Amino acid sequence: MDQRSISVKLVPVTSPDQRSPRRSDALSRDRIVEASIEILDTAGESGLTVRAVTTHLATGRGAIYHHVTGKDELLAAAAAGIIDHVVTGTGPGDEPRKALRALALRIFEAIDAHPWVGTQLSRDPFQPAVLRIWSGVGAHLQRLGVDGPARSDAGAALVNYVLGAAAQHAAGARHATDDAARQAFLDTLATRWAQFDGEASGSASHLREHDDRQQFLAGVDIFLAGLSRPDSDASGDI
Amino acid sequence: MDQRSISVKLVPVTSPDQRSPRRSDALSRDRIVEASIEILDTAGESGLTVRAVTTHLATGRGAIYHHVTGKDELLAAAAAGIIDHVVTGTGPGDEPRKALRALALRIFEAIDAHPWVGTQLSRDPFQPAVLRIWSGVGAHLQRLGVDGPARSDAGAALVNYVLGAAAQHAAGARHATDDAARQAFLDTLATRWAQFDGEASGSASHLREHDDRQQFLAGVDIFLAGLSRPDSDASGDI
DNA sequence: GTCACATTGGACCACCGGTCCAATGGAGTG
DNA sequence: CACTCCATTGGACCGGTGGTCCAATGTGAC
Repeated sequence: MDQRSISVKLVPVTSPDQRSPRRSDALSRDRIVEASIEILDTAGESGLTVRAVTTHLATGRGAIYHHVTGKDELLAAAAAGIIDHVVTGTGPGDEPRKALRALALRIFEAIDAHPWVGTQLSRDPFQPAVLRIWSGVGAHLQRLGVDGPARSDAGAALVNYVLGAAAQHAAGARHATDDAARQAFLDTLATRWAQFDGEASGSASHLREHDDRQQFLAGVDIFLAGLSRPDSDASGDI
Repeated sequence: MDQRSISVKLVPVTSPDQRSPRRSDALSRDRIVEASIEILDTAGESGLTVRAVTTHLATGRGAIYHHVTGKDELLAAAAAGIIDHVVTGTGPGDEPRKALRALALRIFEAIDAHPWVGTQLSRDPFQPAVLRIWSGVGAHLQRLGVDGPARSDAGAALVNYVLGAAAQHAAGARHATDDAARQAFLDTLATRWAQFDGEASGSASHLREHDDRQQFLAGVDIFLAGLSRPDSDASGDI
């Protein structure tokens, strides 16, 4: 509890002369977000620090906080930029189911290319990027003839599946360094699954040699199939 | 680049006498994880710091790191503890679809009670807690007669949906403080959805007054329905 | 020409996770 | 029973983080 060490500043805090010159090209929120995306794509999620942005733009930290409220806004804006680009790409031209499939796939591939987006989308459900996704899904569902509360439920199911799968995939790609853990995981899972049915464990090899992208699409198809079959045998109490 | 300020320590670093006594009750990994769960439940995800654990257990930081590799392990172990308790609760007694529904619901409710679990499960797909979920889902799917690659696909779809929905719900609950943003989100979404169909915007009121738990179950039902309808109209190229 | 004010740079603060090491005291040995 | 040894512990220390604050600045409006 007692004070054991004392630190002392010897030299006065600031020497007013010799200040670096003011920048000529103006700073703007867009430029800052753009720089953040570059940092995220090259250095990953943990690489995005306000200091890194500062360095990347050759400026000081006060300048950043003047244009942006904080790191959270940077992440949200960066994700919104990417998702925006993705969602606006799919017009309402195709058959609704195909359009939904295509939209889901584009989101998956965007997150595959920018894993940090997956993490960010899971962080806050009420951010612009997620709103864009909901809008897109809703539009296609409406063209599919799903209405009323059913549309809310179906939209929630699809959005949650897409975000969940993408987040898992992104996190998996991020941790890909230690595929010892990955192998151990898949092995024990294969063993347990095989132990349920009497077969030899070879039958669970699908677990080891699967393509995330294809498996993702298979999941979308399951949901689409479920949409056309409103009454499940299982619904009821509980 | 020039050195402007110099800090100096005045008092020698350690004064060897007067050390607090050694603790009598032994520290253990389990006790540390237990304390972490308590902190997470009371102070939230951001409240879990190694220093907080240190204070909570009235010890020093070296003692913690002697039993545990770091903060990541604390989070993973804490989540594993909770999920473990949840998954083992559902025995293979019931009809498979009901069992899957019940398992999903128990996971959802656990994450609802401990939002930090939702975030943690999305952080790393190859952690013990997630493995438990995969095992449980796989067992019920097998009893449902889903086999081979179809089981992998179905399992992945369900696990990803459950984790995605739970993570979104947990994040939403965490950000519940500023329901201004929440309201804005739901309002714009309702407007956009209503603008697709020509109706007045009142029809999208389901968005505003929905029950997350019920909507989650509706999603599970859509998935279960999709399982019994293997061939979707949409599958194919793309 | 001058001057107010939006913009900028960076020092500062409180805090974090992780490493390191000396002190400690109970378990094992003689 | 004395003694040693080492697993366990406490906390100082380090490099780094996000956010606040304010003096300096130069540019556009008058």
